[in-house]
This record gives sequence, C-alpha cells and structure tokens, in this order.
Amino acid sequence: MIDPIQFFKCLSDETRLNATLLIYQEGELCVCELVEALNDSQPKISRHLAQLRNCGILDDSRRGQWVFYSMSKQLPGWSLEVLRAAQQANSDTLKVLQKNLKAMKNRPQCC
Amino acid sequence: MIDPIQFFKCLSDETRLNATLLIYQEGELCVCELVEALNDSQPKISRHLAQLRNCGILDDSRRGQWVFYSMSKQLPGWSLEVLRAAQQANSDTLKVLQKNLKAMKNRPQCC
DNA sequence: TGACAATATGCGGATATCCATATATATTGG
DNA sequence: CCAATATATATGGATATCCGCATATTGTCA
Repeated sequence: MIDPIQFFKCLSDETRLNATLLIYQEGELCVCELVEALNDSQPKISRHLAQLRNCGILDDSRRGQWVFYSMSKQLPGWSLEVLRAAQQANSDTLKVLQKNLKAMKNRPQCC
Repeated sequence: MIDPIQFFKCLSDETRLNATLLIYQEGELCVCELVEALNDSQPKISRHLAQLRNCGILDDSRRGQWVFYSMSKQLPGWSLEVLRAAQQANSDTLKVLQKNLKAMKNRPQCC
C-alpha cells in the first residue's frame, strides 16, 4: 500500500501530476497519447509512467503495440480524494491537455 | 496562491508532512513543541517550517520568545481537502505525535 | 547589561532528481 | 525475416534537496 509521502512525491512533478490526472479523467491512455497531450518527449513520459507504476499508482496493460496505463485498482480511498482535489485545482491545465488529446490524429483506440 | 505541484512537494517530506498535519490538528504550535513531538533537531524543524511558511502553507506569529505556526488563512479549499485525506492516511503516526505532545513538560501555552 | 532560552540561518558534503541523447526491446505487417 | 512503430532503458551531467554542525539573532529576566 502506497504511503502519503511517496504519493505526494509522485504528484510533485509537473509531468507526473498531469499524466496522472489525465489518466484519472480519461480512464485509460497509452504512452503515445500522453506524449501528444503533454507535448513532451517519449523517453521522458515513459520514465515517469514507469515510476508511477512502480509506486503502485498506475497499472499498465499491453494491447498489441500499445501499452495502456490506468489508475491502479489498489489505490486507497484517501488517495482518490487527493486526486479529486488536485483535479479541481488543476482544471485549467487539464482542459488544455484534453483538447490536445482530442486533436490527436490516429489515436489507437479508434483501431 | 499556492499551486498543487509546490504543495505536494512540501508534503512529500516526512518532517514537513508530520509538522503540517500536527499543526492542522492542533491549530497552533511553536517550534519547541514540534521539536519535542517530532523528536527531531531544532535547526531541522526550523528550516522545514520556514519552507512551509515561504510556500504560503503556514503563518507564523511571534509571541514572546516563542514563534507559533498555524495554517495559513489563504489556503484554497482543495488544499484543505488534501490535508484531510492525508490526515486520514496518517492517523496512526499522528496519534503518536499527539501523545508526544501531551507528554511534553513546560509547554508554552500553559504560561 | 549579561546570561539564558527559543529560533533562524550559513555552510559543506552526501545523495537524489531530472533531463537529453542514444540505444535496446517488443510487436505488427509485408 | 525485414522494416516500421511503440515503448523502455542506460548513461552522464546539471541541479536540487536534505542533513549535521556551527553560529547568529531575538526576546526575557534578573
């Protein structure tokens, strides 16, 4: 079970916070969608996702060439409350990220 | 106004998380009470409190020889929700810290 | 004013974090 | 099997964080 200190450390980086909140909102996203929405390099996104997975915040599942990340089913209630609060605090940024996502061509779920 | 990333960074250190949550519970504590409750060195506690003050999480007010720290009145609603969730997640540790505090002799508020 | 208690800060070193770049691995389709 | 796409990881350097120790500052009281 994740402890608050580790959880907060994961959320204290812009890339990880945005990726986590966007996945929290969208349910499931693959790496290339996050690369597009956050407008960052693939290795950078991948490394941060690996950290979130290793901390027990995200689950990953490969489907074909894509690896989809979603919120871990093991997350305790208090951590979901934190995410809701962060989502509210970050709603402006999240709107932009969602727009980037919608504007993306060839999203894997369409196939 | 504090942003979520900076707020989470502040809470991602054991000393700062415990100090913040204990102040959140108790309303107001001076440095020497926190030194006693957290069982840490005075310079370490003082430096972390200064950081929390500079980030806008804590207010300080000197009263005599003591400097009392309390939650900033400027904190937005989402940050208080995060604190409530963290308090819940950390309740075991907080019980111990409260016990340490109650066991302290010569607490300044008694004078 | 001088001694003492409470608090803050300066400094150096150890460690952690983060990134860009290059490269490795895995999967699919031809 | 080969080429292309998606993802992961290794490496090295820049920067940030954290701590212990020493010292400065502030306020109280005799």
